[in-house]
This record gives sequence, structure tokens and C-alpha cells, in this order.
Amino acid sequence: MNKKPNLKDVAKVAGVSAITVSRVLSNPEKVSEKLRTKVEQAVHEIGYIRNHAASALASRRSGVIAVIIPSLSNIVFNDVLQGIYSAVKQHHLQVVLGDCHYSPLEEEKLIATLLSQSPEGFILTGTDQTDYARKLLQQSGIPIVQLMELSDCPIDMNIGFSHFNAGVDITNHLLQKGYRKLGFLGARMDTRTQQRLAGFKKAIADFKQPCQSYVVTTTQSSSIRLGGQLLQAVMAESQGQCDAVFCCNDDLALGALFETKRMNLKVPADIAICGFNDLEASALVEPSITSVASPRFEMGQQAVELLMTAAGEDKTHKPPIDVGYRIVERAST
Amino acid sequence: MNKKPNLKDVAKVAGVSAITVSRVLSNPEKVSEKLRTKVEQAVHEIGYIRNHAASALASRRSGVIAVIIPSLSNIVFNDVLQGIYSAVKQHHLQVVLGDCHYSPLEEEKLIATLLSQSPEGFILTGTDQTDYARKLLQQSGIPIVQLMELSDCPIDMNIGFSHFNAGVDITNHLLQKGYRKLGFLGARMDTRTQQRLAGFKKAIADFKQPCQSYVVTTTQSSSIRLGGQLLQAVMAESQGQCDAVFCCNDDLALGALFETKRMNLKVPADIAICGFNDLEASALVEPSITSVASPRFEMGQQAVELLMTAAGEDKTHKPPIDVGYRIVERAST
DNA sequence: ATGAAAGCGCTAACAG
DNA sequence: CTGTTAGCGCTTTCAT
Repeated sequence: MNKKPNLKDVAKVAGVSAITVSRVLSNPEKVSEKLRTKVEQAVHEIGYIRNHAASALASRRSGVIAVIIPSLSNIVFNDVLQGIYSAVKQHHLQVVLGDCHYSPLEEEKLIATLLSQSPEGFILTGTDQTDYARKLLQQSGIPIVQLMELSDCPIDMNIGFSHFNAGVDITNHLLQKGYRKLGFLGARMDTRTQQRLAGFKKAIADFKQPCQSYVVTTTQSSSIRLGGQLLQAVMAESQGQCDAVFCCNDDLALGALFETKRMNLKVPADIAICGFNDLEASALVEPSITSVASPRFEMGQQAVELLMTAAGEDKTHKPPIDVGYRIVERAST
Repeated sequence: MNKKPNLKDVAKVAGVSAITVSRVLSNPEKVSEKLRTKVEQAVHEIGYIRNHAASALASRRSGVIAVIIPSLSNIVFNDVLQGIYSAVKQHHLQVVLGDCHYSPLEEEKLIATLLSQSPEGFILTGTDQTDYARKLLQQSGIPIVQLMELSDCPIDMNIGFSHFNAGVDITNHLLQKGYRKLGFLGARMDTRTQQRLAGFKKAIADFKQPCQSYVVTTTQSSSIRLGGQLLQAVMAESQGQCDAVFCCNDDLALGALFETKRMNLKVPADIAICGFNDLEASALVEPSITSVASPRFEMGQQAVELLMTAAGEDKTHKPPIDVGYRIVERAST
């Protein structure tokens, strides 16, 4: 195996200097058409591929952005990722991705690792970073976006929506529909889920008429199966009184719905169900499930755009961007 | 903003030479405990992060592996990715990930881009690469794994299972259950889906008794909603005769199942449904859906292990690894 | 166990 | 428009 061709090899074949080849690759318009064609042929002929490490070192531009999500298996972050990848393609950037498994400590390590790639921007999920992580991020001097939720003290830029308000609204929706014995089914209990729960409690506390609430949570990760188990649990705790459940996401809601069939409960007559995130399945099951929709793909895209526009500028702290949410009312409530 | 600290800065603070700091970071055991502690403190104090580009350039080891999947939105590849990420963590590697949207041409471009990172290994999905892509890959000299399906002429290493055989088996399962008017619902129609369809046709052709088949396919991407539409289509084409459908994946199968409720068809009495991939929902809907399971997470892990063990060795072409599949029989058939 | 010198492959800055 | 020179920050190699 011959070693990989480098710029000089291409230059030799094309009969030009190395820097000209470099220009053809980065700024083709700065090279005469004649030389450019010669170089392009040479590149293709010997299958030259530019050495990113050398290029990044010399130019101080890595062409990379770093992204950390809490979970690869949660389809919610998938939507965000797709938005990120679609935007990144326009800008000819690469993504280096980390999955921190909802752990701030893992996230801290990942941040250090990913920063070593000299990313030109950093996208984080949520606002729950360790102090040392914040220090590293800050001192890196690159633009940073925190995604998904709104923060009072963002590291840099912030785009998301209020999970607390969404929790309030969806709970009020149930109360307005006449349900009075409300259950909350929560899994994982990350910060966003906690905010949804806080919204649930707030709505109940503020409600002018007597009503009952039952909160069942677990730190296990969400799954459809778990939704069924939590429904069992809330029915046990409420001695069968619970007449509506707010599930902290649609996986749980689907599981709860499937479980009602086994328990011979009618939805929404015996019990109402609502979820969160508005997954495709929620609209298509029978009965369809009320949920909370948010523009995840667009959030991902916009995060990249924010990074790119912020790249040169001074750090004028922009205010958080609230992308909002929408309650999608369906047959289950 | 002061510029980022480099090795020399750390060295100065710790009162040692740059190379010693480098050793502490890469081969701590080669440095005396006294100096090591000093250096570690200095690193933490000034928040030093090693410049990956420089490190990669000097050492000729990028610590990166490249991965291309056909779709970020398909949960199937998510499982594989999780396997990859979990294995990669053990080896202290970074992943650069590309989504080629099922397009060999996009894949070719991605391969060129990702190769510029000098990855130490490359994981590809499927066997449908362009000639130029294969050339680039081959000449890069790095170990390569093709995932998901088995290939007659792999570029290098290969791990997957036979989608053709799985298609044959699941079709025979339906035939054995007494169904004789079989429909195939296919979306996307990538190479693996086509192999499943080929298996379906083979099983029908080989069956000793009279039976009927209806094939409905589209190049649209899969979704639950589409499953409902395709079920409508196959019922129209078969004039209501179709008594079993093999859906090329579980999304379609779920959509088909939900549609049967709207059409007032009983499953499996009026019509049997089976899917592919064995998603969690398939086990939990009512009735539960027969599907084909495969060890996706493990495939991802094993792909990384293969790359790592192959790293040093000569290219002794290993035979493809068949991870097999399993038909999970459930209530829907 | 530690250090000095050289150079990885590329591009910025300057020169022509 | 094209080329020359220097150096990005690190690790390799060789010396002590």
C-alpha cells in the first residue's frame, strides 16, 4: 500500500505548486480556469482527499460543530438531530455527536472530548451542565446553543419552549374537560419532565374547584411498556378513582392507552389520556391521543443557523428564543 | 479573550517540557508520579484541552471512526448507532456520522468528506456503493465494515443477515397458518426491502398449493400512516380477497393494523399482519404483531470491534458474519 | 524518566 | 493569478 497522496503529489501531477492545489480546493474562483481544470483532474485521478487535521491546524477552522443529546434512543432528539444535519449540510460542516445518557457528568466528559476537536460551535440539550463544563465551554470562546428548554441564565444562546407552561396548559385542558381526579405519569424525570410536573401541580393548585391529583414517577427510562405499568400504579394509588392521566411523553401515553384495553377501561369515557411530543403514532391509534407538539426539526436547524451567524460577532447576549408549543386536542380527552 | 492554552502553556505552569505534558495525556505510566500530578493539576487549572487536529496530524491517528447510515429518522438505525456508540466509548474513539438518505450518490460524497477526517475505520450500511466510492474506500487502506445485509463481494468486512431468507421464512409462516391470498406491502424499496420482497415471491413460487399474491409498493418513505394507505391499496387490488399481509417493516404493519380497525376487519381472523424489525410497539398493540427480530445493537457493537481488531492486521479477507434473525410469532398471525 | 529537535500536511501572509 | 516561506500544536525519534 502506497501511502496516501498529499497536496504535493497532486501538485506534481498537475504541474503546479501545492498552494495552488489548496486554492482549487478551498477558493476555486481565485485560480485560473486552465490550472483549475488541470488540478481537478489530478485530484480525481489519484483520488486525493485533503487531510482534515492538517487543514484544520493550519487554518484554525475545523469545520466541525459539536452536539450533545441526552439519548440516542429517544425519537424526540432524532427530530432535532435531523434538523441539525440538514442545516449543517448547507454550511459544509461536520457534526461530532455525543450521547450523554441524561448524565451531567458524562456530559462534562463529552464536552471536554468534543472541545478537543476545536468545534466552531456547540449545541447542548437542556440547561443542566456542571460548573466545570460551563467553565470549559465559556473559555472556549465559541458560540453555544442550549436547546429544548428556556433558561434564565443561558451559557450563550438559547432556543426552546417552556415545559412548565405546557404542563400547566395541558392540565387545564383536562380540568376544563371536566376531569377532576388527575394522574401524572412520569419517567426518567429529567429537568424537562420535572418542569412539566411542576406545571401540572401549579394548574391543580390554582384551580378554583375541588380536585384530586396522583403523581406516579420513576427514574427508569420511558418506554411503551412502562406506560402500562405506570397506569396500573396510578389506578392502584387512586383506588380506581383516577379519571385522567397526563403522561410526560407519548411513549408512556401509548402504553397507558394499550393498557386501558386490557383493563377494560373506555377512553375517554372512563379515563382520559394525554401525552407529550406528538409522535406520529399518537395521531393514528384508536382513540387518537391528545398531545403537545413542538417544532423540533426547526429547533435543530435554527440552532445551527444561530451558531453560524454568531460565529464572527461579539458575544452580545441574545435573548432566549421561544419557539412555543401547541396542544393538539384529540379523541382521548 | 486570551487564545486557547496549548501544551507549552501547561508545560510552563507545571515547570516541565511540552513533551512531558504530552506523555501525561497519552501515556501517563511513562511519567514519574511527581511530575504527573503537577502536570495534571496544571491541566485542570488552566482548563487545557488538547488540540485534536495537531495531535492527529503528528501522530497519524485521528481517533475517529466514520459511520454512514441511510436515515436518521428510521429507528432501526438508531439501535445500530447505539451499539456503535457504546463500543466506541470503550475504545476512546469519536464517531463522525453521515446520513445519506438512502442515496448512493449522497453516500459517495459523504464518504469523500468523511475520509478527509482520516478515520481509523469506516462503517457503512448495506452494499449499494458507487464504484468511485469503493475505489476511495479501498485506497484509503482502513478497515471497513458493511452492515445489515450480507454481501457476495464485500469491500472488506461484512456483518448482517439474509433479508431474502427472512422474507422466505415469514411468508412460509403465513402459508403454514393457512393463509393463501398474501399481500406484500413495501415502502422505500431499498435493497434490503427488495430482498425481503424477493423472498416473499420465492416462497410463493415454491409453495405446492395454489395461492395468490398481491404486491403493493411505493418509493415513499415508510410511516405508520403509509401502512394504512397501503393496506387500503392491497385490499382494493385484491378486491377484498387478501387475507394476510407481509409488511416490509413494523411501521407499515402498525399502520395496517390501525387501519383494519377503521375497516372493521378482525385480525387475525379476517386478515393476518406481520411486520419486520420487531419494534417495541409491535409487542404491545392489540393484537400483538408477528415480526422479524435481529440483533441490531449487537451488530453495531460488533462492527466497531471488528474494525479495532482489524486495525493492525493484514487484510486477510474475513468471511461475512451472519448474525441471523428470529421470527417472533404473535397474535396477529 | 525526561528533554531537544524535527516534521506531520496544510494554509496564512506576503511577494512577485 | 501564482509561488515562497513560515508555522499551526502536537508527537516522533533520538539523545541523555
